[in-house]
Amino acid sequence: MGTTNFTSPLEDEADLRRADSLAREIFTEVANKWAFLIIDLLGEERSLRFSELRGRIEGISHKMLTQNLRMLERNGLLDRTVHPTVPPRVDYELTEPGRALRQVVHGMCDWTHTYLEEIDAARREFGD
Amino acid sequence: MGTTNFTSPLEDEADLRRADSLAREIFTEVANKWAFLIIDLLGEERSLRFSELRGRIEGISHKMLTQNLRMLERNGLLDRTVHPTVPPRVDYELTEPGRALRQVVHGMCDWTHTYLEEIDAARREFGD
DNA sequence: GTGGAAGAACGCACTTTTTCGTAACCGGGG
DNA sequence: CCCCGGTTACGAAAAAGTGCGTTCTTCCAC
Repeated sequence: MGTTNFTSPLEDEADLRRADSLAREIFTEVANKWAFLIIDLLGEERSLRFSELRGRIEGISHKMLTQNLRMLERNGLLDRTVHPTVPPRVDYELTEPGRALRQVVHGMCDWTHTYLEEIDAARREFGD
Repeated sequence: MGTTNFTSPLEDEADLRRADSLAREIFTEVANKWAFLIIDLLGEERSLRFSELRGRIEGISHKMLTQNLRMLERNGLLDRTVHPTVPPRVDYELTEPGRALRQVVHGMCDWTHTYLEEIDAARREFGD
């Protein structure tokens, strides 16, 4: 218990358990359903345009999509390429960190499919 | 585009892209920061009690903690053991599906730490 | 003795904060 | 006026924080 905390400034920046750490902030921002779905989708192809993403992720609003794309771009997880044509065309593709995250996300997708039935069963059982 | 969808009822239940699929619902419910942090923490030890979790995840309110624990329990990702002592003591531990998810979550934690600096750099660069 | 506080893990009601959807607007060439 | 991607404003809905109540023993002061 009493282990005095003499963590270096750098280390505690990276501690997910500290509420105000950078790590927590990033983790929190990225661990969101839409971001995950976008990243998963972008991983499948080299790049996708806005409307393609919108079309493939059922239920996402225009606003949520832009908002999440911006967030992911800001964090350097994807690149946004604007083709100065008219009508405009914007392509999105994962960067290296984005592709690395995509591995994780993909793991989560697999997990979902693997345990889907088990979870569904657990849910039904839970309503005692 | 025109690929007619003749997916079997079982398969489309498992499609993350369908807004109303079971898979999407589970994915959405679980892909949340608190759930991830709880699962990560629970993976490190055999079991933890409510107050231990509360103490180790800085910034979580007792409400959020209960709420997420209940959700995870409902989905069969953790077991809740009430010791009928007084004062009450409740232990939480991961089930098999929970431990499997923990792998994924752990990947995400690693990812965060690995790309922390790169992301931080990208953020600063973004404010042009 | 005995009154009372404390302790763990909540549930609940109330309030504040955020999130999200809707809808309207913008750009410029066809 | 439409195409596409994007921004903004507004308001409804949902999420989350706060604080109080509960439960039942054990422990301590008096």
